Amino acid sequence: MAGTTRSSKKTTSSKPARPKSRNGNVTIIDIARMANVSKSTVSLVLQESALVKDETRKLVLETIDRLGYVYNRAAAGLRQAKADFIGIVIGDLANPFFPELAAGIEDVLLEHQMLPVLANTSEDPEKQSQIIRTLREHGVAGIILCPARGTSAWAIAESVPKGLPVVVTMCSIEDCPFPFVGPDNVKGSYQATEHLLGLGHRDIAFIGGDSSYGTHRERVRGWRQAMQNAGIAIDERLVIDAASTREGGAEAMMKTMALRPNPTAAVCYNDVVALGASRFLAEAGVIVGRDFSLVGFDDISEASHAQPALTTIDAGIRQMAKNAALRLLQMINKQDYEKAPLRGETKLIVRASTHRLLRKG
Amino acid sequence: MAGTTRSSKKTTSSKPARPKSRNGNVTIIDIARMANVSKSTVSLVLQESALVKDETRKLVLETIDRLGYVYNRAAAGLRQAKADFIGIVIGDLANPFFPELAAGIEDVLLEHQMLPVLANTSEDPEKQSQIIRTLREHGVAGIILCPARGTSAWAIAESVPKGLPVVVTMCSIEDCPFPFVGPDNVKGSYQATEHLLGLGHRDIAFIGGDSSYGTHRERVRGWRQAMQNAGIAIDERLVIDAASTREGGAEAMMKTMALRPNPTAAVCYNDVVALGASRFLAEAGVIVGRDFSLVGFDDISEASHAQPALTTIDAGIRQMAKNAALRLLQMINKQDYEKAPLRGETKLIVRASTHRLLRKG
DNA sequence: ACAATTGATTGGAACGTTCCAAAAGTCAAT
DNA sequence: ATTGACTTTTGGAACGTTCCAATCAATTGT
Repeated sequence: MAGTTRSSKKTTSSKPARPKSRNGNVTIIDIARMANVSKSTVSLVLQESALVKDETRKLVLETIDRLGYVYNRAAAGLRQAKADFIGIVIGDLANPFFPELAAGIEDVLLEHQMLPVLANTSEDPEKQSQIIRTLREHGVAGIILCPARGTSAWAIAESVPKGLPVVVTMCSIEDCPFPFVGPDNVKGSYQATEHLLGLGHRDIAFIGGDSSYGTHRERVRGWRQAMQNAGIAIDERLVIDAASTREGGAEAMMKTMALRPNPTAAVCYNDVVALGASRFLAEAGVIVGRDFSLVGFDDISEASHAQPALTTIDAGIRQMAKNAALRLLQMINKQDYEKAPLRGETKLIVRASTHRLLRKG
Repeated sequence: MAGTTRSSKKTTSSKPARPKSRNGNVTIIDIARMANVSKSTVSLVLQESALVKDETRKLVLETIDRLGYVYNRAAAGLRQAKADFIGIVIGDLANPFFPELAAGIEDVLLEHQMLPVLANTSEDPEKQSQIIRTLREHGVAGIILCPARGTSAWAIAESVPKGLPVVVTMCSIEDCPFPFVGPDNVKGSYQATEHLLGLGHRDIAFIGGDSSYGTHRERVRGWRQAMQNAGIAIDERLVIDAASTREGGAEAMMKTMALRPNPTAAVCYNDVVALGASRFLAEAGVIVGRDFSLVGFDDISEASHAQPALTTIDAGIRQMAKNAALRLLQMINKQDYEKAPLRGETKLIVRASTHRLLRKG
């Protein structure tokens, strides 16, 4: 019964039931030996097959429990690769936007018995390739990717082997072979700018981020279009680059205030930048929402709690996250899916940080 | 040379160099065949062994590139398990504290060629076990765990197979076999309370969180000790439970204001709660930092940017993260390590949200 | 009594690597 | 030529699983 191995080295100790393999890990074979069944039976039990008799199943499960066996997915994957985890590759955890996005994705994936796993690129394309490669080496089922700044279609194609399902989100990449699900950055930014124009502002800056982010390029484009549509000649100095952090927002706002003619409002690259700018102004004694107007982008939860509450563009993070996850699942299950980019509706949320222009500068 | 397989089914097409295995994946053997070397040689190249001739190496690498081969870590791990990724299991990405912690851990791990991977339990112990199990099944090298609320030592031991290196952080668990690296919650909370007492406050509430979090229990204990040391009888109604979110903070503060005698200050479960409370007060017309004093906990980056800037306890997130990662690495490398809990120094950061008691309630 | 059917179980061959012992190949010295 | 000391290369045996075809046991139909 027990002892199917026919190794003949140095006659091993006569005890046939010896649960430890040299690696120290309990294996399916150890279980089989202890339970006096074949490894195939144990395997069937693990797969919850209906073929095994209840009695046997119980015995096997008990043994598994007793020996503290852990399933070795690597070995299983070798035969039949049905991966069960999905990589969410994001740029910067410090921006609350990403956690919110991740949470939305996780909800959907967990419902489908997939384990979402987050990895942080710190916006470094090189780290990004490394992460993607490692995920791939571990047999990831699919990837949801927020491309790090400066990522080209080429770079992605390079690190993603053919056949691996990938959904690009947040920021589209030109000539990218993967489906895109994300906000309509151009339109959102257009709406933000239009709102300020409607309030009488003419000198409107675009602050924060820089053009190495695809998202930034798109959002600047929206601002540009709105300004042009309003017949305003664009002063390139109004696009003020800075880190997309609170500190960056403050810094950008400082530069903005130094411009002549003095801008009276700003469209911000995102909410975090807007919050930084807002704080800078408050400290400088400028009352945001009266003396200066600010619009953010993303509608992170902090936006509504800020003082003053931030007018912003709701990019529909939650919905977007859901869509991205669903599309990825479709790809994984080889269902048909829309190849066209899926751009979520953006919506202007007016709060307290914008105000009709009082006196013309 | 090529064609070491001795399969004899249905005489396959006579072409010997056919790079595709039925699985669709390019393997080391396909590379070997195309490059006219043995699989062993390819393996050596992959391991950057000095044994192979430069010429051969070049040829192999070219072939690898040409066929788009991806290393199969599962297969490799089957022989020699040296895992390369580490799980960071956290409770709630929405609390900015966790991303900051994760970032600190990532820094250290990346330096040591380990890939950090984040997983989110949403503070659900069941999801937590599932995550740990899956990580384990994938051959994770080690885990840094912020236990979800309600996690018992038993539950952890249950889901963690013997021998897997685990460091528990943030919140210690009684009778837990794993090393703990985290803040000294009791002391920090004591310092916060002491600060308020020193400013003349007597009616000091503790708001936010609830006792299902170990962290909460510890922080309440600190508050309790400080109050008792100051000879103040403790009114249990002063401990006000609420979600540890901004909304929870607001809600808790609302309840706090309804208490008689009216508390004049509060120690908050964490910064997020404090910020929520602060906003609630501002909206109610109470000026924080004059009419009411608030102390937070964690010193998340937002704390210094808030309006008013938040007095809080610096838990040394960054240092803690570093220590946790280092300790885990020690465990993985089987080096000696301190088994004793490593509790970071907490430091009171006085900002604008606390003020000497003006008029005695 | 024997075949046919169904229900449980099983051995062996994959899967794609790494490691080991052994085999070639190269070169210089005897 | 033979030996020895290298440097390179190589088959084959693991590793822990799943799948397939085959076996064994019990039950049914004729």
